[in-house]
Amino acid sequence: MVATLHDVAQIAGVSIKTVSNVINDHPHIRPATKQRVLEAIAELDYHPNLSARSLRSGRTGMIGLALPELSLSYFAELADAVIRSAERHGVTVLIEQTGGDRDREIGLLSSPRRQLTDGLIFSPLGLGNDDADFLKVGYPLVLLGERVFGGPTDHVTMRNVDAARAATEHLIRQGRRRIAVVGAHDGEVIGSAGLRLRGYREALDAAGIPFDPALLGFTTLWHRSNGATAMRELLASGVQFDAVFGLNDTLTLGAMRVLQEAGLHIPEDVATIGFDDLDEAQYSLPTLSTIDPGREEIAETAVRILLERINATDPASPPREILADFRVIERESTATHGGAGERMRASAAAGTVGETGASAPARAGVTALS
Amino acid sequence: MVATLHDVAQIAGVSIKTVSNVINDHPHIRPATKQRVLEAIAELDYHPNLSARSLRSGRTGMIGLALPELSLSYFAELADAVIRSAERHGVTVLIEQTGGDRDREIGLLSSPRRQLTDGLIFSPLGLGNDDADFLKVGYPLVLLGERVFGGPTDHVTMRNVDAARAATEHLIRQGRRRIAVVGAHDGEVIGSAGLRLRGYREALDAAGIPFDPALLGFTTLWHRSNGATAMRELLASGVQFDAVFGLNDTLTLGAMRVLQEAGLHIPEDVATIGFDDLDEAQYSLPTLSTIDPGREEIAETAVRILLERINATDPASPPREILADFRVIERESTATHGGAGERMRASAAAGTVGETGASAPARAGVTALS
DNA sequence: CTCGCATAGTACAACGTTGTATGGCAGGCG
DNA sequence: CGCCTGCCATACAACGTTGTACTATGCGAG
Repeated sequence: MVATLHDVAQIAGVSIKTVSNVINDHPHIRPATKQRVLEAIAELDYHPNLSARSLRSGRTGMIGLALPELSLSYFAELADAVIRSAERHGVTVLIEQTGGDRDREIGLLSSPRRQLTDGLIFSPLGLGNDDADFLKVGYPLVLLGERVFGGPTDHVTMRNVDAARAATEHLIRQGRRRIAVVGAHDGEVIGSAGLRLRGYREALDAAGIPFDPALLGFTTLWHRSNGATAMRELLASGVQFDAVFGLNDTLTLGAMRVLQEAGLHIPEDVATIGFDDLDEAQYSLPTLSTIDPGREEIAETAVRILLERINATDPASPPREILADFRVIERESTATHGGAGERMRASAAAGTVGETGASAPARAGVTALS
Repeated sequence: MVATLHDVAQIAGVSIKTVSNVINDHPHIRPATKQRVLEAIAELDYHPNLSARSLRSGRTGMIGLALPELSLSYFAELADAVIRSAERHGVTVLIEQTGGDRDREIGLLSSPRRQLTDGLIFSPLGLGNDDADFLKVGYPLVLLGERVFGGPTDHVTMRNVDAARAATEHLIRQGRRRIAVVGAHDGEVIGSAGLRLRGYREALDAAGIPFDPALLGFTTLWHRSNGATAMRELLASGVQFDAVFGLNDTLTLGAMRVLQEAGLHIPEDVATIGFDDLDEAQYSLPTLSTIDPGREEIAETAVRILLERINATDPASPPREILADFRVIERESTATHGGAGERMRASAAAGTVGETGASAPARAGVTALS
């Protein structure tokens, strides 16, 4: 049988409330008493009953993490980071998979399971900006991603426009002028695709390179296969290009296979850069240049401000919009000057991992916009 | 304010216990009473308080899933499957990451968090067969993986030996005689590497092919980079081979990059087959033949028998060892007769996914060994 | 000496639920 | 008519914890 406060109190010869006070570090406890209680706790290997505690206190010590699907690498790595960060803060994470389905996302916001968590970190995929009202919920909520802006909750996301511009500028600096895009969504203004495409266009404008719609490869989903398909269509269209900006790593890796299948060399014929800095991008052949969108930092920040909301005593302060820092990570797929092949082979032979070139300096730190 | 049984009882004009009885489908309730109660519940949008319920009942409705790391694709896909399966059974999954660290794995078995769950599905990586005693815990536990056999708990795993033999036989049927292995662990007897290597040797023996230790590529970790390194070493050693059996998909994909980098064609020069059937294996170039180890079935079975234990009224029945079904999935990386390239391109061009050839029939269904 | 105050500890109730025991009220049987 | 049985519903206690209110003691100041 597992020990309770009552058992501890009996052994220590005090009331159960005193034991509770010791556990919760209340003031006004004689050191000798405290000592006896702690010994009794150790003797019985007592651990507080979490159900009773949360019934009494209204707190569960868990936070929810709602995301589309763990089998998408980006979200698996995000979940990993959130769990580790939550652990550092002493809370537990309950993961919910939505499948990116709008109805499930909405349902989950008022699911009875919300009782099990003190707050929610929510990365929607099906929700749109018009659905912002659904986010008015009675518990702390931190939004991730690019589906909803200006909602009623704290929002942690990445500098999509700036980062995409930096990625494009990086290609331009390597002398590339005809930069194809893989993963565009037609007509989208917000959402990852819309924002990243905007950054791409800003970079072109700044460099005086005309925007050519023929260079856009469209695809709704962002799986590896979609990147491959979009690239095949680009190749079939006959449009000329010397670089590819894939709107995420998975797409880009799919596109790279098709390029290589077609006999093109990366980076000599076509340089490629992705977005997300998946673990996988360090191991592809060639290794993939990409944007580190600050996933670790997003996870850490989301957990931190969620816990701030949970622990806040004063009533609601206005929602915050927080943008993570990003970095351009230069690897073999955009290596510049001759010898790229050499370098590739050398680094590969050593079994090393990682960043061939220097990273561009970060463009901005974490900043609260409001 | 959120409604309680008390509020519902007041509106329906009954006692709170009657409301509780309605919710829990107790017998002996007049239809008219039930009707009134249900209406009151609907009116107040009442949901039972889960903390109170679990305090009272000792059940949480959650199960734990302990695994090394979500950012390893195999475990991300496993977690996905477990969560979906648990959902079908009406329970929630709490994921714990161990990092594959033995001490953390041991600690987790007696962590206070175990209170939050009614049982645990545990996939250890650091634990060894000598640690079986740690698995004697006071709650339902289902073990996954190949680290511990003959322990005191139910165990769900895959037919590593049979599946590895089938994979090797598949290569032999294609006329391959010099089959390299990537991912071997020196001297390991149990564990995924040890078992799969045994299957490999059984297949060789059965076909009368001598075992050549020079064909073994060793690597402790099973990341993509390790597969690449092991393959580089094999190539450097000058040993001749016409096929590669990678002990998991990630390793195999790493090895394939190195083969292609060396100018070898897959499957013409070297056929490759992996193990795990990761989503990624459907999208590689060429698509990767592999073993479907029955991950979905393992997840489903683990959840099911864990819930059986949780709901069991009778005292402990003896531990069960359950082996999932497997399938050989034949894709481009082991396509036989000329035209493989054609087929590859065709399937690729159509943007299709999946299994180029027919799957071998399953070797065995889910079976309880004891 | 009494008052006020800080310290140290306790008793009780409450969080919301469910198991157990119990109470009426029919109807059927001796 | 009294008793038992089955049906329906209720009251009460309990799960283990913590907040509130309270008592008791010691100590310095008025």
